[in-house]
Amino acid sequence: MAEEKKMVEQITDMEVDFAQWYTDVCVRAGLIAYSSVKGCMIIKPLGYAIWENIQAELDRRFKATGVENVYMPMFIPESLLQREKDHVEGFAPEVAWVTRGGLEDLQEKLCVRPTSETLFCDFYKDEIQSHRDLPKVYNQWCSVVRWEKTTRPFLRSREFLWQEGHTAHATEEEAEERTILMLNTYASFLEEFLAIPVIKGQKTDKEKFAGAKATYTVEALMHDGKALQSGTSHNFGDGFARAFGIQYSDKDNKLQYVHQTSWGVTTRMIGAMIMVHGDNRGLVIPPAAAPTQVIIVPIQQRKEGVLAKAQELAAALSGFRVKVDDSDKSPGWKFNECEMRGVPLRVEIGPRDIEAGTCVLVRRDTGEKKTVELSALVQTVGEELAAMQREMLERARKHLAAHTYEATDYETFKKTIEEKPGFVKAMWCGDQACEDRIKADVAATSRCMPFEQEHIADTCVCCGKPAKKLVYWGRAY
RNA sequence: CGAGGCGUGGCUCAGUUUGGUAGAGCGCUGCGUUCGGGACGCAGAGGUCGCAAGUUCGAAUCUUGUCGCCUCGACCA
Repeated sequence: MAEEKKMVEQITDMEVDFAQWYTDVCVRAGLIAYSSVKGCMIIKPLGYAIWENIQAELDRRFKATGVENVYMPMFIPESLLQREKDHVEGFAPEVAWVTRGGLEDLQEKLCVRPTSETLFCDFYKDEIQSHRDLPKVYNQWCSVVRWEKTTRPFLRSREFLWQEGHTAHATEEEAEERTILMLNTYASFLEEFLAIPVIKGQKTDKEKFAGAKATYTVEALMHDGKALQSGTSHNFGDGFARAFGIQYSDKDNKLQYVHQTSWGVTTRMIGAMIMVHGDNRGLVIPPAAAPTQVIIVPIQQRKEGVLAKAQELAAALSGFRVKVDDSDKSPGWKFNECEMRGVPLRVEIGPRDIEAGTCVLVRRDTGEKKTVELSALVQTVGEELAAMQREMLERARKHLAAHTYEATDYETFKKTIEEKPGFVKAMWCGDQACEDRIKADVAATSRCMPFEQEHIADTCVCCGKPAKKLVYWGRAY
């Protein structure tokens, strides 16, 4: 047991200090390094490879729904940002500005994009003339800057990577349809690829995006019971179109305003993946997202035939993302390292195995070790990866269910929020005053009004007035 | 922006109270022995002690200022 302890001493136990555990995993697993600018992290090869996998899969899913990629400039003139009132008020406090170019002060300062609605709108106003130009279903992969005061790797950095989709449609219905379609795309991606179950719903007016008519969200629950907004999809109605003058001639040659949407997910999803699946040995990456799915650790690798056998297994497993760790570290070191880095499956192959025609297969999520006939390895690896992907989602679903509570009176509500980390379902009257009071009392926010509505009481949990909606409440990152 | 903590080789820190010219462990480089849960030996490399002024014969240590980072709150993907 003393040895057991030594192996993981480099990361703090999550039960001791979850925030410190999270930071330790980010750094020790080699996902990121801190840079010399606060809140701007260096995404290292493992972290970036995960992002590339996320990006490739999402991009594929987007394109299947007709999305086209574009790239917009990273600078927004001040006058353009000012165009939509709610939008600029929402973002002004966290915008970074460029005021000099070379040796000269700029005539008009340029904002480093915190999001690109205004750029897309400015572009669309000229690009869209006729109903034949619609819909526009554009997306861009880029980084944005928001000058946050408190920063954390992946969860809240001053610069982060994301995709932002911006669409323009002829009708309100079509815009709403696209908004929901993208939210569903996020939800199924999170569940199927990252094994993260989510609650789909609508944000309250208080929590919705600056300038939006409606904001929809996917909310996930972290291992410590805190909520994380993991993706949002907004219906702008024609608000931006009116502010920017984006009009088209319909079939009757009448000028109409377009209806717009925007939707985005960020590198924050990597943070969610860490906090949903990680354990005290480090990162656990769902097989679908794992840059390396199988790592082969040769034992006594300098012995005749061992490395060759390891290479042979790697070749046989080439249908998966496989690597041989032939570094001159000790096996124990390699075991701990690949567990820290979250590699889903480990194959151990040494003289004893070669003699017996077997190898040892170890699953990262359960720690389960089994001896496998070499002839059955390829099939078993495929089965274990699939099982792991499935079971990780199941476990996360159970965790979500086990940490979702209900409350119908305010005392119980407050007590539950204070004492039981997780979501609390409770009825709400629709009045922002109750949201404000709840936030002041127990530091919880409305996470969303779920699409799957239930009626668990007639009155608002906070004020006792007639209830309009069931809301998921919780403390959030 | 409020509260707390911290700045000394790549990392974690000791040394600061009582000023005397910089240390440990890990990591790194080379060679050799090892290898089934973070191996070991030998030989090495690596530091303007965050920065700036001041006090002093002398400052990592005292004074003042300043910058940065971490954690927790208020605000946000």
